[in-house]
Amino acid sequence: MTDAADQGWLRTVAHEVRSFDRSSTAERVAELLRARVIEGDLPPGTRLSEEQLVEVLHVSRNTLREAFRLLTHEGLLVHRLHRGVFVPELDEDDLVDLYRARRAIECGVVARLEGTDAVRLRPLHDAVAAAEDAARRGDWPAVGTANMRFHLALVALGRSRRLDETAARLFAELRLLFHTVDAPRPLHEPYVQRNRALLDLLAAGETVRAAEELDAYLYDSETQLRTVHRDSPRRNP
Amino acid sequence: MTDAADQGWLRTVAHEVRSFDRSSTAERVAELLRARVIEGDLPPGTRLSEEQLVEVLHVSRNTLREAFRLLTHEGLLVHRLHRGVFVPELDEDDLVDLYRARRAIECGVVARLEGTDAVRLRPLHDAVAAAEDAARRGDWPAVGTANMRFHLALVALGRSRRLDETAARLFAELRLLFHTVDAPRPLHEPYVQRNRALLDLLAAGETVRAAEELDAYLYDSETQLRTVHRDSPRRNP
DNA sequence: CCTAGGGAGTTGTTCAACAATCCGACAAGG
DNA sequence: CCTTGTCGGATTGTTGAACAACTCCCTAGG
Repeated sequence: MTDAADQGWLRTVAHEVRSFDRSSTAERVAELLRARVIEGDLPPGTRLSEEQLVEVLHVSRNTLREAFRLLTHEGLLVHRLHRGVFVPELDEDDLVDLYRARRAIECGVVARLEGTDAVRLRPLHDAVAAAEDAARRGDWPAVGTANMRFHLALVALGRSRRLDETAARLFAELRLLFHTVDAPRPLHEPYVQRNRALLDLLAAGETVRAAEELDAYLYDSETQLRTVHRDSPRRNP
Repeated sequence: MTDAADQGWLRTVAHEVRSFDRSSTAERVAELLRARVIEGDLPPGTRLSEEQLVEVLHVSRNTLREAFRLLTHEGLLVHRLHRGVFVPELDEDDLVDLYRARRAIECGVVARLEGTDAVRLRPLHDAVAAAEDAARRGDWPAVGTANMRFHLALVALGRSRRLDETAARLFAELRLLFHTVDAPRPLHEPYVQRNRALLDLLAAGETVRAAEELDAYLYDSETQLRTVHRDSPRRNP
């Protein structure tokens, strides 16, 4: 039985190998740019010059454009014909659209959840703990990141890879909106407690009440973000 | 100078002809391939050779690859590094994944629906009517298409562009699964009535009951598809 | 002040060549 | 017979260059 001809083993290795070589140049460039956009280094409305980036990144124009396309499909860049690619400027309509989508998905997952054992709730627990820790340190951007991780973990309870990917895309876009406001604290602080409360409800198996609380949660969050975003001073007026 | 031996001339005309409609070349190529994949002309596992398609379609490799990328994003093709693009072969895990995703989204939308006026239900009505019509004609593939349109319209009630796109992608993948079975009738016929019933519930404003019915609906559909798919003879064993 | 047009600069598209990688075949060894 | 190693053909990944097409700004003329 030293012959390791078991079943699940190969699967794991195969997956590891596959994700290891998954690094075409275009994808690596895309990852670089994605981080810059998500971190907010590039303010919305910025044009990404092909010429400039080709010079800096040492890749060909075709490859760079391939990376652009990848990010465009993810909604992290917008493509305007003959004008180039830009960091999108999301408006209130986009905000509403995004919240409708996440409300349907998140509430949909939570509402018909069967079985909330401690193991599967573990990622949620970690995310809440990270948020609380960051809040104590006063690192509000980190709180925002941890809160997003919480909601990603929430969607992950639905155990669908495709749903996870969709949620990741939505949250990436949402992050663009967060960057347009100057004061991150009131945007993230109140939701740390609420995430904790949500987690407690789930741990108690009260999925219906959790879904209701989540619904109210998202409503409050959306409303707040709308007012803040409306009043926020545009960086490039 | 009447002798048109110039170079750029033909090029220009060709370009004009190609871009007569406002879509880019890549999008038109993508549409061509999409139809082939959706219609099931290309069985799962087929590799789409760049060389071959460049020859046939008279487009550059870059353009073709852009089309590939569009379809990959839609889930209609899979891209394997250094191996090319393939029509995906979905297995039972994918089926489960897809149904988990659509269950969360569709039920999520229906459950927290506010206001079901007749105008917004119109697309649902049309889809059901089309399905019933196709059923009368015995055109079962058309019934399947109409049923999908119904569910897309259902998601559209959530009034989120991003949610619509996600649903479209999921249903496109689902269609690939339908093609692996030989007898389309029992797969689509029972659901025409159930869609009608679902629509009636929505028209009556009974969103909660509609969500429950939809949940059961999807459970039955998934179960049936799983057994059928398990028993279906592989085309390329 | 307003409009037409011209030019500079940028993106859109294609092509050909080279590098990196995969696949099947075939041979050597247990 | 089965496994392992290696080779060569075929395919994809990436690059750089070339030219077409478009946008934007600036200027001349009204």
